[in-house]
Amino acid sequence: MNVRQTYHHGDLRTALVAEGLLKLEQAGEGELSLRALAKATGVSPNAPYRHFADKGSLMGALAAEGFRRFADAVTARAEGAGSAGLAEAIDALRGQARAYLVFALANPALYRLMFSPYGYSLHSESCQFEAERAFQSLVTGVARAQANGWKHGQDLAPVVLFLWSALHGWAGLLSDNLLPPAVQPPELEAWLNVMFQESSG
Amino acid sequence: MNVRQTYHHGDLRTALVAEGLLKLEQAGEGELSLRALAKATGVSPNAPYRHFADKGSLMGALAAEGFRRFADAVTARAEGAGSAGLAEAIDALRGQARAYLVFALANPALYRLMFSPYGYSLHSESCQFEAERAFQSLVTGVARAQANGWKHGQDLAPVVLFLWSALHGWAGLLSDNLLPPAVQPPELEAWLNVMFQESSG
DNA sequence: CTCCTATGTGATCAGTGCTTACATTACCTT
DNA sequence: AAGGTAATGTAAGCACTGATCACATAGGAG
Repeated sequence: MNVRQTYHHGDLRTALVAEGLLKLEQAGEGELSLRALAKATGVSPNAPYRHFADKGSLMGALAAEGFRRFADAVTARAEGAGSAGLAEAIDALRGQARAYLVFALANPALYRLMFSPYGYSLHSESCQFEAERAFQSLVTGVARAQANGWKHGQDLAPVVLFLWSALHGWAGLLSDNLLPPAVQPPELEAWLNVMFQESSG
Repeated sequence: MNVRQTYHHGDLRTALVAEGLLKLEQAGEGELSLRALAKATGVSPNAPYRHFADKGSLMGALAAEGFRRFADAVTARAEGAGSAGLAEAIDALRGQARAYLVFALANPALYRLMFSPYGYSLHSESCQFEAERAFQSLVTGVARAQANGWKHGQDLAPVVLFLWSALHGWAGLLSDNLLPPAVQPPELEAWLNVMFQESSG
């Protein structure tokens, strides 16, 4: 919203992305408009078109930045783990799952943008790359846990995708406020227990 | 798109909902427009406003119909099951899960509409009622399985919500085409196995 | 038959993404 | 340093959207 003296902005592209990430989470939720974004960066309604082919392309850039942070968050948790044993492997995996959900719930609008027809599928191979990175991190985590006996005897792929489904679903249900009003959402750890705790307790 | 002779339509409200459900799945995906819907039912651009307060209200009606069918599908599977034993209880629950996913993948756009800020949270307590019905059906299914030893020793609520998360997440990942291109989605039954098959195989 | 009200129409508004034509200026070559 | 060119910004305007207003029609209660 800052007024600018020079005719040229200087670094409009980054300004748009920054402002976009900001506006995304605060306020609206209700669709981020290109014009509003332009006005917020103090520039004419269609200046953005000099830096992005269309709105989807801008959204793709936002999503790409989201995926970058997301992949960082999920991957960071996986680093430390050696291949010590079942408990350690599951702890590491559980840490990744926790990081996933914490990220999603801390940035609900961004997360929604990332996992929408925008961002991922269509535009920006940067999205694809970072998403792949996060995904592979999960794969390694699951593989290690499985090598230590967890969910033994099942194919790797279904287990990974099941875990991912659960995370993605829970993130969506919570951040989109989809639970029936009467239902009290369980604690994160209680929810994780269902995934990682062996059946009889 | 049928041309109408009479000034009054007759039953515009139902026609709009019917046409809406149709148009939702076919073609676009890209946001169903009120005006297009009006034109499709052969009526002036804002005739719909005589029957719905705003667009969200119409979407809410579509979602409500969706939830009705959805709840039917999920509930139907639960009926037959007596309280015979673990295997039967899990089979029944697994049937419900299967019905959930089959519905979601058969009506991706409708499912997306149902679980979006439209429909559920905001408008139409009919949505809430039907959603609650489906949810309760899951609760009973899980409770029965748990009474027979499945996921024994864990609180009911987290288990139900975990199951729901997994279903919701998988439905979303598949119907929104969110899997990395390289990843081959597993068969439905293989995916279900991760949820319902005890660990060592 | 008469009127009232439910329903449908037409005109218009503000807001959106996007395109085409034009203005300004940063920078690279000479 | 001068000049030309491409990058960047502006202005006007298109087609579309949801929404509101005043008005037209007609179906049914009295």
